[in-house]
Amino acid sequence: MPELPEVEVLVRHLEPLLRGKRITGTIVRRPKVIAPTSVRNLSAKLRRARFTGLGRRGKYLLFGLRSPDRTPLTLVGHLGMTGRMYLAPAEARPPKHAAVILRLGAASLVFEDTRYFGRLTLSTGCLDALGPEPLGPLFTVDGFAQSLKRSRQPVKVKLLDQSLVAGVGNIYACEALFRAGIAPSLPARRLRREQVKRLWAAVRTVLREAIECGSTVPLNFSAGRRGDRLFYFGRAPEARGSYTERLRVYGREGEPCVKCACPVRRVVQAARSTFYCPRCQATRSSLRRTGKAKPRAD
DNA sequence: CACCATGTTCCTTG
DNA sequence: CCAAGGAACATGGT
Repeated sequence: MPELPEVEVLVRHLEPLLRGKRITGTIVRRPKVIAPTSVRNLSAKLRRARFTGLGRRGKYLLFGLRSPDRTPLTLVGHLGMTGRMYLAPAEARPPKHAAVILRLGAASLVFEDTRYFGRLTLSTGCLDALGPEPLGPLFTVDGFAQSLKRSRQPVKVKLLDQSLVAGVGNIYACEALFRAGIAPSLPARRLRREQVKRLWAAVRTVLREAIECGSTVPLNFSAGRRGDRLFYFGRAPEARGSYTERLRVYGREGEPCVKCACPVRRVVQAARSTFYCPRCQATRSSLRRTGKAKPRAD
């Protein structure tokens, strides 16, 4: 469930549930996900600590805590590809892929992660290399332009670089480029100023809309398997305005583009699928090749 | 068996 | 130093 909007919605969901709660025990079932923190150190530091607040940085969850001696500490979470976090009754049987469980008296905070790519650790070093928050004041058109100018990499690949801007993943990178009408293969340094500005705005709009959607649709944060299409921002196929329906290009290979009806293409860049409309997101050279007029981006 | 998957990091090769 | 590609991590869905 892991790009910025999903994490943001999860943080907002968990914040009022956790604030003020005291950790009464820590159960680590997969030591890998707390690395480089040791099981012993995690248990010791978290013992009887209280949650003071929650935050987010890129795709990372930040759990603010205060230990009994009033020392503040931050627990950092990352959902990887398949991570979930939710509250469950303390007596509930842990799910098959429970990685870490924090006991909170009558409830437990469960960190479940099928593929175990996620993290829940006291080590905050992973935050150091992150670029600006796309929805914060430090993400500026000028700064964005400068970062892009220094790279020959395809712009789609650059958008996934968390040091350029934090929190954009594969889905929203595709969506932002589509919205801005920019070819994903275009080398980052080749974007014209006007395109940089459109992309900057598109990144923000796409993320804001997704957060809005995730905050509006009823979500089930705990259900995992079949029957739970709601977890991932409401995938109920029949639900209007649902998550997948809102995505304009991602996962739509072969389907008609929502703007021009031209079939959406899938290509692989940096080992990830990129979806785009070859007409709405044409490069200048492809326009020359096909002799088509450049369609207007919105 | 094949392929695909919302992420990050490391390694090799050029 | 940089870019690109691949693999690894580990599991499940189709």
